[in-house]
Amino acid sequence: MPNTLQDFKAEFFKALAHPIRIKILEVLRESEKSVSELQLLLGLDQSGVSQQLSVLRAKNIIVTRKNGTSVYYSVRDPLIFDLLDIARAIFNNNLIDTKDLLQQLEIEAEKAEVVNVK
Amino acid sequence: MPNTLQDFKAEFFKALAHPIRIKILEVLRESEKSVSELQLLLGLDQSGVSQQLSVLRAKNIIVTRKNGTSVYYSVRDPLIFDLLDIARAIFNNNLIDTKDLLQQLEIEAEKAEVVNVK
DNA sequence: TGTATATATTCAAATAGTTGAATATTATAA
DNA sequence: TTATAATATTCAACTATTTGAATATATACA
Repeated sequence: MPNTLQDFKAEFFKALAHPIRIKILEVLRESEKSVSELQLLLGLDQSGVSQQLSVLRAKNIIVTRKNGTSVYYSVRDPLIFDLLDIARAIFNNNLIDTKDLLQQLEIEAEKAEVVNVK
Repeated sequence: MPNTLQDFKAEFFKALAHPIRIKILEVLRESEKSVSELQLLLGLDQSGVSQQLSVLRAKNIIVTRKNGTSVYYSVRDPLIFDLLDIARAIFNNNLIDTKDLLQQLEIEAEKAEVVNVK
């Protein structure tokens, strides 16, 4: 008795549940990007970028356009950006748990220190 | 050099990336529910429901209210429902990949057959 | 206090996702 | 046709998540 529709929704969120993939979507918000552009922007190796792209592609979240040997990626449905915006809003409304939040604040504090010392 | 903010966002989507947890959120949309009510509505055992609730709770997606020995759960931020709505809209716009879509249609067709035979 | 009810946690086995390295494919240009 | 550049796929080791079963905790009530 599989709840097929919920399964699909879960698959969709799974595709978003990875920091690199989120970063890719954020970068694609501005405009389409080739794999090598993404490599540069994300500071990752070719294989890593391609692998993450293939996850997003498998869920039809991104689409491709070929030009010569380059492949340009873009987000298929702009509603994805609305989704990310709402996620950010929820996030700002203190979604994360206290433990994580404290950790995060420590990290930010350290960064600030480093900057100030310089 | 951890992309901390993206990590947190990924954690958030991970919390949603499970069919039972999505179902729980959909059920909680109507009103708060106790664990045993959720058990009934989802047709799962107590332990399974509690475990999934603990995942959602760990990310501050749901909150609790105690009354006697019962614990009532509700969604902390109604924006979660907006998020689910947008996810559904993206989904309807043919998010799923063709292979999955075909499978899904087969399943629906089988269901329809069974109903018709009766 | 003891017992029943409701919920939470723990644990180990199974499954799934991630990562880096290596290799394969595809298109273009020489 | 061979070489090169760009991208994709595969594989194995590692890490994380899921699942079911067992056990623990907490509240109420007799």
